[in-house]
Amino acid sequence: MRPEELPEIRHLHLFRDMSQANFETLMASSYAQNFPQGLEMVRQGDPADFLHIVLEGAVELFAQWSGRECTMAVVRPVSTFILAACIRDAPYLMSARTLERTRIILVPASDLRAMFRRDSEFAVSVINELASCYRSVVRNAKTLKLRNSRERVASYLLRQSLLVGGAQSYILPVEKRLLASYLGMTPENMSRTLRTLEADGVKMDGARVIITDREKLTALAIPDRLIDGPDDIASTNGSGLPVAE
Amino acid sequence: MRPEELPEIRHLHLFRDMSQANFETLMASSYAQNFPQGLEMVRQGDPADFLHIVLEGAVELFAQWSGRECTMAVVRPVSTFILAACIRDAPYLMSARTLERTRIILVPASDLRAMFRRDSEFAVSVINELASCYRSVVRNAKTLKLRNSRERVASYLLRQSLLVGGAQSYILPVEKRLLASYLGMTPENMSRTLRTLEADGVKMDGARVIITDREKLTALAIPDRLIDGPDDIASTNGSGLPVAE
DNA sequence: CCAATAAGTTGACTAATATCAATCGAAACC
DNA sequence: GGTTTCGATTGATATTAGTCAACTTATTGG
Repeated sequence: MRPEELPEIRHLHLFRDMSQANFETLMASSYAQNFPQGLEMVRQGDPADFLHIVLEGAVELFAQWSGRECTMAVVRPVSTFILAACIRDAPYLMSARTLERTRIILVPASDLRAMFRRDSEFAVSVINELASCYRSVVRNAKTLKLRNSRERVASYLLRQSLLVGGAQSYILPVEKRLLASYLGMTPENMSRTLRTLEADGVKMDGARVIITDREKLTALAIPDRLIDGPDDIASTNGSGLPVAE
Repeated sequence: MRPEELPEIRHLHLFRDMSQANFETLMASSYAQNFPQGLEMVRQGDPADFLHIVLEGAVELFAQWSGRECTMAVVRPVSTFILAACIRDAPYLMSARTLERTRIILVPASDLRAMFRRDSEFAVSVINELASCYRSVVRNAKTLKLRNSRERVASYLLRQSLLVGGAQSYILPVEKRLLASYLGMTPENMSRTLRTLEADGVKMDGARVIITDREKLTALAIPDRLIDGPDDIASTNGSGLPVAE
């Protein structure tokens, strides 16, 4: 692991509040690994041996069943994933593959578990992280059950615009096929939906989103802070897509 | 609070491992409340002031958006709900209403937060509880995105049978309309689906489920331990329905 | 630079699911 | 005990979303 990377990790909410000594201990037993694009680095069902920290690149978390698969999240630097499985010492519920060349820090799950028993500041951080992740997935489930695909797309596009500071135009942070899968629809349906949304205040130009009538879009999306945030904490680990720009 | 109720609460994973003194402190600041049937005791968006513990009765957790609503979980004794909101000191993401006359213990969220900072055993319990809840919702999201409604019903019915010890027949633990909403479908669709499932190994007789051909049903449901469990821990708080019987 | 590959789009069609309305039946309440 | 209420069911229909296939447009890699 490169020395200049440690501060970046230390900066994460999860590691921010623990003692420096304990942080160093944890990092000492961790190691970095570089993966090429398109590599399935975690397979669902495998024992959760490592907490993963993405330093560079991008990772797709996805789930599979009976030959089908769906995107659950896309993780970009600097953030962690599959914390809960590590803590429960249980099999991963999701698979992970790199979307680009990606650099990962692997923190042994056993050291992690030992650490929050020793360092109560760290324990509090883990609690906060898990509670945030939990709420994040609940928001997700709410969107899936309460909104139809058209509304999900509309609210996603609107929310992104707000996350980028209310920009009138921005670039999608992920490929449309991933966005479609994340929102629980087929690429074809997504494509058609985007076309029909032109009548409701958003227009696409390739991967660029252009909000042409924010009021109209808002009327359709009906943003709700209990679904779309703003979330408590920056961490939306485990159930979101990265922010645009 | 009745003295005979304390052991029941103490028995929960969340409170099992903390010191007796700390447990008593926490309970001393808590109080019991009885609610009639059909009362909305928690409204989504309200500040999370109390961890709720169900001692008797049944509580539906549901979410609302734009005039629609859906069931997120049904909580039966003895278990807790809305832990994550209390920890984050954030607004509830779900509403709660009683399905029957219900007795609840209210634990002040601030005391809870203070306690896991003081009692590191309790902190570890909270970590485990949250990690379990998180995984539970992830399983839920997977089912919603990977299975169609027919498959969701089939796997639900099969899983229940296993939870009741592989029984060939059992009574649904919740009303069909709640089950439908929990599984993300309309009551009408559920009703029709149940009828067509007669060709696939399950038959209904009112609220009674009769498995007529387990193999056939299994072939349709394709149970998967990474979706249907068995879960790590008994606790499926925050994202499940109660077990039959 | 051009082929090869993959993403995105479009059309035609099918399947799944929701909606609306009517009815049935069982449980709850005078 | 009868009435009222609410859940469950059924039919008819509308809407939504998925599938398959063809094609276009980007991207990637020699």
